[in-house]
Amino acid sequence: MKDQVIGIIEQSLSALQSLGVLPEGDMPSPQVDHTRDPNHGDLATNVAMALAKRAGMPPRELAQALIDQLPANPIIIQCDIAGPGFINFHLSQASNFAVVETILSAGEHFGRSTEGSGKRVQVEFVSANPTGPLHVGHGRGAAIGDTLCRLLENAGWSVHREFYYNDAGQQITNLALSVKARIDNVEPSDEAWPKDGYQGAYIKDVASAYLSRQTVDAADRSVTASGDADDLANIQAFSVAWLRREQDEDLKAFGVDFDQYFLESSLYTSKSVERTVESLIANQFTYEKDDALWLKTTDFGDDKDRVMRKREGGYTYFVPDVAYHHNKWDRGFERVINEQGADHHSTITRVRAGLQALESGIPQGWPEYVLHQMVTVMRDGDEVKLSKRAGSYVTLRDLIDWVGRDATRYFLTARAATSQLTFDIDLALSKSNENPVYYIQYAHARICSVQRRATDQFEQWSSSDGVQHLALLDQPEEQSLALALSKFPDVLSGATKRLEPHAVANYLRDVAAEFHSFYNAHKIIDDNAELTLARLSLATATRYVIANGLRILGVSAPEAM
RNA sequence: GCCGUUGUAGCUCAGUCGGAAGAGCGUUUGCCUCCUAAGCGAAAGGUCGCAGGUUCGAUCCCUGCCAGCGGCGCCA
Repeated sequence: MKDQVIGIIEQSLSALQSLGVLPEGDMPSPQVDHTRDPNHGDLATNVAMALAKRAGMPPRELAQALIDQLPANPIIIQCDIAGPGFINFHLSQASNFAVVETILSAGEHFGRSTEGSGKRVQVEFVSANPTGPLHVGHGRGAAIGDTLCRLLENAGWSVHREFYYNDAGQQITNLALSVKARIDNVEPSDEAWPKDGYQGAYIKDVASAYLSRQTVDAADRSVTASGDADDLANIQAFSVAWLRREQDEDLKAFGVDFDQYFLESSLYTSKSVERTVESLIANQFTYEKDDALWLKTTDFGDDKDRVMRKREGGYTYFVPDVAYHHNKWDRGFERVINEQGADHHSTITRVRAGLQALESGIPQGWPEYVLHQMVTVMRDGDEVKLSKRAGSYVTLRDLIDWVGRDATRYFLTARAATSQLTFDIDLALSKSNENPVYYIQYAHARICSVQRRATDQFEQWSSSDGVQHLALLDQPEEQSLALALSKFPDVLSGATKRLEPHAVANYLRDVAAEFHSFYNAHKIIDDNAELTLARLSLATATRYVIANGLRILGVSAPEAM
């Protein structure tokens, strides 16, 4: 509808050009917005103010000239000039409800686009090392990352979900040593407890599973424990598999699935790290200093150069990161997006610098990043900091156990990634309109309930039966709801374009509010059969929008509550 | 000190291309004989952190400052 109005305005603008009121040349596409205040009509444009200077006349005068040249059309029934020069459009009744028919014919496809046209995008997220259960920060990453993937899929992209982790290195050694300590009945308070050991309760579980020679099957590996308390290599391999499996179970419970698990160690066995370092040296972006090898990241905007190879010989962490991202580039993805905690912010400059220094034709701002801020968990007005299982942090599993998958996913997605998030357990558990998850799901369930009742009453009806009677809808609550529904495609494309999944969560709350207001003000099932069918069409269209939106958030749409 | 991010109603937070200040909760308060009250309505509540700049117009863009958070290692 907006596009049609834009087209009409453009016709008027070119008419003004031929009349010499406006100079010849390209005009910017007019900006048309939905109004917030119903007194301002349905749509409004600022075009008269924007072009006032070029026309050399006051905005309100230009607005009148523009209105005078509007071509005849069935959509706009009234135009007003308001304020400094806004033009407010009042649209015909029929145009407001045209969206209902569009939704009903598209059904669960309403909101989809082909923008991505099957191009491949790789999204890396979570990427937790297998040294403990996933914490709430990983949960936020999982919720945002997966919802981004669903948004991109919805927009026609072919999405590859990837999880990167390190199964070697110091952290993993510490993990193995911690498990071995538990195998040997050493306590964290003992002197023999490994320095930087992991103290969470889960380490004991790993140890006892190891001793009972279990086999663990994770998504990307399977390891059988020998039970040999002195076989540190086996302890390590088993521990990694055990924790990967636990993470898999948490992610599965969260509705998150990966196409690929990428091992940092594979970059060494494939010689990718070696080749990366050789290229950087060959391209003369490195130098030796203090017995270490440095990368001139300052050539690419970093505030100081970074060590690549340490004095004792090993590489610093960002070297395999650069190799990994070069590998992504080689795999030919159209886009690569990394979702990670903002505490890893400083790696962005380094990774991008390393990629530039490889001189492989990688664009400067590549890859894209979505960073999320920290999560604080509150319960009974106090911050929750500990969990029994992990010790020093609250786990994703804790949240799912406390408030369920739907609420966890919704709350972790509903805030802008750039904002710090307070996860209020009491709010997520409350079953009232202060809890947006229930509020939205309840709207969906209510519609389903009305549909069941309608079936009882009409025996046979189809949501499309009401389409021919949409003209009977003339109540403000009905218009307001239809307007909200019509925004869905724009909300999705905006959220996809800006990589901001929270927009979907907020939008659904608005739609649910519009529906509840409508529901409360008017009986859907009325004595008037035609009006009933029209309202059922509107309600069914609402159901599609809510269900399609919740699907993108990974939240269920219950038919009854 | 440097980098990033945040600062909007009492609280938690939206606010897209610069265009007419928003939601929920909380407070005061009205609505179930009626399709699910897990719901709806009304009232009150604002110096959009501060100061400049650009602009016809700034919560939005730019500069500086203040405050919170995160990062600043030859840890990952």
